[in-house]
Amino acid sequence: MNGLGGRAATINDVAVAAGVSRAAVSKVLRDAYGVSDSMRERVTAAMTELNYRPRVAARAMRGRTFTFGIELPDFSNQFFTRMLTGALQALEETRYQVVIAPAERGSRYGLRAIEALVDRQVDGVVAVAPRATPESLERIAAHTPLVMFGRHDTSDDYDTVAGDDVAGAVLAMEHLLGLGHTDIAHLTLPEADVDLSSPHGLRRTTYLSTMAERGLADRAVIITSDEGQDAAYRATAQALSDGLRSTAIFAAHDELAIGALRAITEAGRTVSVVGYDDVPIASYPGIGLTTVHQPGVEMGVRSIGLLLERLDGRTEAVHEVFDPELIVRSSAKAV
Amino acid sequence: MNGLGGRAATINDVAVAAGVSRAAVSKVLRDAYGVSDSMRERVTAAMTELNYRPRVAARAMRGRTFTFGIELPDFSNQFFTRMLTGALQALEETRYQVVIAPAERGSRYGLRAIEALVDRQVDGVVAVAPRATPESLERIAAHTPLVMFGRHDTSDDYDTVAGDDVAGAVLAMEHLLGLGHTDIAHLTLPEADVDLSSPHGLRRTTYLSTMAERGLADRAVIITSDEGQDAAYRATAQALSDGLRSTAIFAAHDELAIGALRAITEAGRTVSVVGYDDVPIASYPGIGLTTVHQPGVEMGVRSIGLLLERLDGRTEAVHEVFDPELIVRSSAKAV
DNA sequence: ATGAAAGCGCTAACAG
DNA sequence: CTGTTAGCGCTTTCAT
Repeated sequence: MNGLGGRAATINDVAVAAGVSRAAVSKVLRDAYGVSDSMRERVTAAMTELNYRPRVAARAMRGRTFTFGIELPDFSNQFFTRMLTGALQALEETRYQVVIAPAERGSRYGLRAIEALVDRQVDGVVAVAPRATPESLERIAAHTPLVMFGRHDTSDDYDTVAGDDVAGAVLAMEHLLGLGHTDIAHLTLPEADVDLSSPHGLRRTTYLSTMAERGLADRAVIITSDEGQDAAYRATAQALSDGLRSTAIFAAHDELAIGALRAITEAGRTVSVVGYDDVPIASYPGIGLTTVHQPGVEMGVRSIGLLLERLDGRTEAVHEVFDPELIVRSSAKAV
Repeated sequence: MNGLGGRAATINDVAVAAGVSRAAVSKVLRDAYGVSDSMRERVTAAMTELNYRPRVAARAMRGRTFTFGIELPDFSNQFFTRMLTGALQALEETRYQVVIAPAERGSRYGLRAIEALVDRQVDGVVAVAPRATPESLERIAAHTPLVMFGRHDTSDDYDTVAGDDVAGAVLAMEHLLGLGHTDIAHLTLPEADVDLSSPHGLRRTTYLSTMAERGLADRAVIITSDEGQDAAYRATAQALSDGLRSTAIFAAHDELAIGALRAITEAGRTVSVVGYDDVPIASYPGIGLTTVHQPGVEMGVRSIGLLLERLDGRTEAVHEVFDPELIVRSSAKAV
């Protein structure tokens, strides 16, 4: 195949084939200063000939890997997919590549996956891990630039990119209140009342305070569901059959909202629903979910931007907040 | 922090702190044969103390990285997400970790992303790349175990996991024919008539041959759409306004089917639709998509199984085919 | 402009 | 049971 006995070519093989030193090959590789055209030519030819590919691991031992890591908790949530689209887009013209690590479910809230990335010497990490402790994240940020997506804490060591969840929750609630609803329930995840500063925590708190402000505190009801459309369906169906009297539900995100809509439809009830995120399917006519849009793509672009700035020498932490926007569709109607 | 001047601890630091040799630490790390309890204890203590984490890159230079790579072309297609779920599940009890590489759009059909994974010394790769050439894949499989997901070629060098696309397309077509439809269109991607042995190619060919068998060859019409729900919506809306007379559409996958349904609804037409994959949203009542189910999770589990077998010494290629199943919902009705 | 050589952090014989 | 040592493939001074 290449006269190397089936083993992949190394920089040394290229050097020998081109009749130059390893250092010369390395320079061509990184197109560093000080290589003549003739040398570059011979080396490039040898590389093609031997089908040479530099090993990132070997390179990693000396310096940059030109790889960013992105940790994600949930691929079925299309909001994260949008963020990913933005991140990839921002990297298109750079020499950086991306690897994604999925958070193991039930593990320490994505921390293991972030560490897996760091162990692989990525040059920076964008992570979604609302439940990780600031300490554990700061330990990581001490060695590797870290952008936390969807966190509202303001560490000195890592940057954050988040939506304004208080403003978003207010948009959702005002819309329902404006429609005349007074019995509004909130459908959210179990973690929402543990991590008060997580997106879901803030949405929940804002829901409660808005209800209280309007003197509706005693009509507030929180429905708790596990992650996923199916779980939300079951939780809502259960609440409905348990005699839920709310005429509207503010769901903590669209997946949950869609599960709720399904339960409501099947129960033959009329309950207005507002979601959060504006995932693609929300606009489907058969669903028509009124929801709070978050600029996921832009947020992904900015996350990578923050990483690149860090690599460029910035040392002060930056905490970026993006504005949400209410998208009115058919799933929320006047009482 | 750890007395190392902010730099991360290495195996040497641990050795010094524990008063033993690097080799000893390495043995504890891999829990290899021949370490006394007292030594293990001291070393473990030093590791915790220094917050030591082995560098995968350094380890990669000698042997395994205990990392599998998964290359995916499209995160908005929930079928791939299901495959991913299966793959992660299969790895749960092993010491392997996973990194995912997204195919750059427009690039050489995912090949770049596969190579990025190989450059990072993963121990095996599962990839979705219907358009990559067998030669390019065999070049990779020569050095790294490779499982191609959704390919129907039978290379000697790489394994494959695929659904039986011919059987699936027959299921879809028989269903529509059984409902009395004779004017059936096929909505597919541009690549379907280039890569005849890709899933979409086979579905297309089977569509055409089934129409021909029934003497309906002159009623066959192929609607071409780019990837994604929106593109399918536009393509279908266009076809409809151009006077499409089909009473049914067999869509090459669910995303396309959902886009088509939307166009049909908005045009106020009655056209039956059958999709392919059975993504989660297909079962939503407002959509109720009749579709061909593929066992994505099991296929993901099997993909990883094949990789593990290879690492275990298997040298013969295996080509696994999974049976599809028709799921009848409301989107396809009798004429 | 080019090359020699040291070393990144780890593993795996091999000796003791 | 424990330590010494020789690399793995690459980058990076530092000479020439």
